[in-house]
Amino acid sequence: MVTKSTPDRGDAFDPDCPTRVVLDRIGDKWTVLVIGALQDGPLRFSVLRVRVGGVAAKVLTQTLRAMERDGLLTRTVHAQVPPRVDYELTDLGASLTGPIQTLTDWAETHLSQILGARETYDAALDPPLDAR
Amino acid sequence: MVTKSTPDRGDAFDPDCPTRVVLDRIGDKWTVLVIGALQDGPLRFSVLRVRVGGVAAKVLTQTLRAMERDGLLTRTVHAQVPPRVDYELTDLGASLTGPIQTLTDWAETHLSQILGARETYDAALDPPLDAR
DNA sequence: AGTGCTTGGTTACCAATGGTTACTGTCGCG
DNA sequence: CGCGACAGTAACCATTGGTAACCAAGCACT
Repeated sequence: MVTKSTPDRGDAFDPDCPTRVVLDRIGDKWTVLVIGALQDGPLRFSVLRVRVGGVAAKVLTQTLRAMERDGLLTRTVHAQVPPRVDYELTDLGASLTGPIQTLTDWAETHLSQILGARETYDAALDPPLDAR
Repeated sequence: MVTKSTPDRGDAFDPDCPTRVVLDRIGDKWTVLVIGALQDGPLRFSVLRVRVGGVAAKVLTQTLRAMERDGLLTRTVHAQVPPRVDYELTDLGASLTGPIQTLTDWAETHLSQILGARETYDAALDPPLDAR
């Protein structure tokens, strides 16, 4: 018997735990960036694309749809001649900006340590042999 | 002149900003789970694999190597007969547990909202047509 | 009137990544 | 002598991320 042992705590290690669902979404690079981009107010698709930088339209669309599905943002289509679609964070989406900010703060603080560790690690490999 | 405008703030939206490097690592689903698994102390490879749940050995290896490179954990090989490798968080890695905990807390708190939104969204589509 | 531009996509298509399965090497044990 | 444990690695697929081309609607311009 495997006795799946209901994951009471946020045992995200169990693939069956729904917390994992959320982590999968957060774990998406673009989702995090989109939330960051939208935290100052709604943006339209094309602006968002530039703002996030380096995201392909297709992937941005996918990301936005997934986020809309999860209730993180709303998608408003204006029936205009050049189509205009606004994306805006919902309260739920906005509530994520805090945790994400914590993360980016950490990133900024420890960036140099990481880059340093990376250099050390790479230097420890046989330099002639192109590591990677 | 493009004048890349030095990303002074942690403008992770600029792909050139090194903060993005860190976000890419955090954005890795397995990295987050590994840190969670290791926060109570060092674990050996096989235990880690079970603990994380659903990770393939190859991917776990990749993840651990990348984390080692970034100075998030140490890899200790014991020259024993059945090989034994222990992975332990460094101080740097341990300092990430806080931000990550923030995230998982959010996940637990808002999980029901997300699942609810998801149901609503799915129900809005033509039920006969199997969306997705 | 016709052409082209803008916006927000979608549809191939291709490369990279994630994931699964099988296999290796060493050494003690039965 | 062969089996099993451990920590991977190799080879091989599947899924996904990313690119480039195209579409539809309507207006401005020629």
